[in-house]
Amino acid sequence: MARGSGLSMDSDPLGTFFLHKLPTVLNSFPSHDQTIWTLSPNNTNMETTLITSSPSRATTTAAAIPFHVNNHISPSHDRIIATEMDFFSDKNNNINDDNVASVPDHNHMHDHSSTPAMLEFEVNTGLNLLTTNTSSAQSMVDNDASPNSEDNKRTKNEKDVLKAELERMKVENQRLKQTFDEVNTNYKALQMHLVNLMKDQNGEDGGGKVEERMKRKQIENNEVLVPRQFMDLGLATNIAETENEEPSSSSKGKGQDRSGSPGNNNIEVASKELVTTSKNGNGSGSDEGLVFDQEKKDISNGRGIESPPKNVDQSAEATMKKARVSVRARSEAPMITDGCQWRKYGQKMAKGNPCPRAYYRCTMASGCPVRKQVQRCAEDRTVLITTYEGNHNHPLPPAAMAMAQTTSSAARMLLSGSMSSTDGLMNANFHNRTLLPCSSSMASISATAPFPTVTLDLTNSTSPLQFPRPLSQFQIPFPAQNFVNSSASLMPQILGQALYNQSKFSGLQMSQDGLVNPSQLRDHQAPPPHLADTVSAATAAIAADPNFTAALAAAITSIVGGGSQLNNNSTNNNCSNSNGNITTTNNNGKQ
DNA sequence: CGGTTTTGACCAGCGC
DNA sequence: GCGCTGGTCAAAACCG
Repeated sequence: MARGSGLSMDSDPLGTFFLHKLPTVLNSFPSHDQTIWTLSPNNTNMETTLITSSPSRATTTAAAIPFHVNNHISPSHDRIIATEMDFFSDKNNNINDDNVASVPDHNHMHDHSSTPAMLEFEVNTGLNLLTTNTSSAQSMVDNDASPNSEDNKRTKNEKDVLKAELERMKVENQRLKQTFDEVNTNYKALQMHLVNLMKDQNGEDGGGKVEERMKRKQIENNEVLVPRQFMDLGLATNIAETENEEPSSSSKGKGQDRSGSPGNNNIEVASKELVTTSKNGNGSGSDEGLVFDQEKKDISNGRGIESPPKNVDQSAEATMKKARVSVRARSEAPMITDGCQWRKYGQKMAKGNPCPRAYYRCTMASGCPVRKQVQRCAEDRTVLITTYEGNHNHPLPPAAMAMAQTTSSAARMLLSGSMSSTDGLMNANFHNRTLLPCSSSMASISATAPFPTVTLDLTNSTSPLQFPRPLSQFQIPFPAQNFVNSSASLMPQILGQALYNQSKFSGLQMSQDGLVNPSQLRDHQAPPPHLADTVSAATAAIAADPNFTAALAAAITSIVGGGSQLNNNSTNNNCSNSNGNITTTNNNGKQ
């Protein structure tokens, strides 16, 4: 990927990052072999200074980019997709001083400025670059221009040159974007191929797995062009909608919503796991037509609209599990702030834990099925374990969106693992705890009965002990330490993305019979092959360092989304749009 | 006064 | 069938 982009990135032991723009991309500056952008800390404003320099021109400039990079990137990440980002525009902005004036081939550059209508100086870099030097240079130009018309003319020429350059960079951007798309598609295909190979290797031919084959075929036909994780980012709710539109939903649909809210799709619905094979049919014996557990209760309590009786086929679904997403975070507060409003409806002493477990229900909308349990960890009371269940059936504020996306992504990850096991089943014997690659300490799948659960462990994955860095600089508050703050919203965002990316690998871990091959488990403790050279490298970085995540995610999405919106002035905590863009803020604040 | 929390009671699932 | 446990209900208490 980096090779294709013409850019690479590495760092020195001091933590300074170098973005190398390779000569292939530099054809617009034939006289320059290589331009190096140096990212170095700027102590004053918690931002990173971007300095461009090239051997043959003395141009250096600074741009404030919220781009934290530390020097603890693993060796496999030393060449990262340093996307075209918007350094080009920055570079353009910085072609000033005396350099441009000394560029001899003005006329040559002029040729490319023949389409002024297409040229715009106001390029949304998305990086909010501070072109301080530019402005100062501009003032210099202004000063010089007044007395001397020749200078004025030269300035105009410079402008033209810059315009031409900018246009060229745009084209280059497009090309890189295309390259990225291609690589991404190939990556997906390869990944799917790997999955299939491993399945075959395990003797799980699964002749009847039409869905799997169709997926495979889709990939082979390049029908899956858009990375799913990017598509998913816009979804805060309704996991079931896309993944588990069950054919029988129509029969159930009339009473689809016991709470009376349309469009209510719950994770538990999405994640239903049949256990009829282990139980040999509906042990609960209900030809009478079964309803979900919750529905039973609700109906019996007169809280809901009674569902029509389920048919016999659905009786097989009588016993099911609910997907849950558990978040472990250090917090002194009794509850993490996730942007939602909750009402406590119960408290219990749970076995094996001296700390009581509290039960909360979402009250942002009447009938919202989302519930959560909050309990302190018995071993470490500073760790707060929050377990989410269900999916919101109402609009969410941005802060809540972040967590919702996290849980959705995590649940989806879980489901993607269980998807392939809908016939073989991830049955009740599935007691394996599956560690995800790239973030072995961050997320795990635990499908112990009765509920399959994804656990996001924020307590140590990015511990400063693991990733020591100068604390004085660029520290985006990290929820593992400050989860009670609104800044915690950053992490769900990232987790959601990272987790979903990882879900591809979780598919490997859950074989179609629902059992985990120990060798697979072993294998997945280590990064998968080719990881460093693919988009997964970015994923790994995402999982490894949230600060770097913000910048890198912006870089990636600047390609995919066609223009990142990384905006360090934004007051929103973190939102991702449907393009998968991640906006980050220098969260100081509250919500 | 309306919304939230507390807390004892109730219910269902599960293992023995 | 019984006991254990997790999850929920709902009346009372509390709070702003």
